[in-house]
Amino acid sequence: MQAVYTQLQTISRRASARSRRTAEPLTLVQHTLLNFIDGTPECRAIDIAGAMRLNRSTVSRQVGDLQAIGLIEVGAVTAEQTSRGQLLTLSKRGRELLDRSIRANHDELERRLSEWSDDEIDDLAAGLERFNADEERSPS
Amino acid sequence: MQAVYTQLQTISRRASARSRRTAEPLTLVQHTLLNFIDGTPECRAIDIAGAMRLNRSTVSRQVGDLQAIGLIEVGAVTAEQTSRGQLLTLSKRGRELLDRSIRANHDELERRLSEWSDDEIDDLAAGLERFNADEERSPS
DNA sequence: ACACCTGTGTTGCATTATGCAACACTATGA
DNA sequence: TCATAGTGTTGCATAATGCAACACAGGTGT
Repeated sequence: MQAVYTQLQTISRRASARSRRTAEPLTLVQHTLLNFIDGTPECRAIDIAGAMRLNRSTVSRQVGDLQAIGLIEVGAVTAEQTSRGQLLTLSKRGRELLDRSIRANHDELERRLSEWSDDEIDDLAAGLERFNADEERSPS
Repeated sequence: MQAVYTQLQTISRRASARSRRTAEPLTLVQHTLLNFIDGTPECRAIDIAGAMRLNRSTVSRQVGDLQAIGLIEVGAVTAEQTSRGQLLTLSKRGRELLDRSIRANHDELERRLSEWSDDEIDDLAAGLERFNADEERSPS
């Protein structure tokens, strides 16, 4: 059981080390944000903060940067219900870079998992999903 | 397969978020360092840097801090072959805190995995180990 | 013996991601 | 209309990190 902890720790450590050295097309943070915005309809900054357990201010700055380099649009959309907060959407360029970044990660993963069978991959994914779901129940 | 990536990303993100808010008995970084030193005979700073993919300077500072608060000893041991670098060892207090920290994580994990069978846990651990082992082959 | 190279650690400086607290703005409800 | 709650922004501080320059110790080659 301790093994689970150790291995996850190693994964996290290496992931951040890698993301520090390289910047694919996108920073890890940028990738994560764009991905979240893309997958969340009516996404506002505060939603990101909640989901990623970050401070509002942090998200505000990251979002500001993404907007500054033209990867997202703030307050765009039809915004029927302008109330409460500004809606975030990917710009064309944002989508483009996100896609490229996803593809890069995909390729990288594919190399790492090249010797795995589909079932083995599914099993790992299922285990990880369950692990994360468990956390959502107990706040930790 | 993309699921594996997403789930791992979530795990990493949450782990760092958690470690930011809490400081068990030890910081995540401190815990990781002490744990590595503990598990590595004749451990030198440069070994840590290599294993964790960190810069020498970063390790130097972290080690300096740990020494300053009395959790490790630098250059101690019998050091038959004093050459090349200073050997790091846990101090009594270091071991104590590391043990406590390990126990805290252990408890936390136990809560999260309380509904898992031993086999399921073993499977997950095995999958993660394999995943990490794969990375060691392809540098990434 | 002396000059030189290599491996290790340290330090100055910069950067990134982050949190907290104070503030600004905007609806919404009483 | 005014108070309140929800969002976002900004000033300030901190932790972890990298890079480059430097310091130092041990071997090597001549």
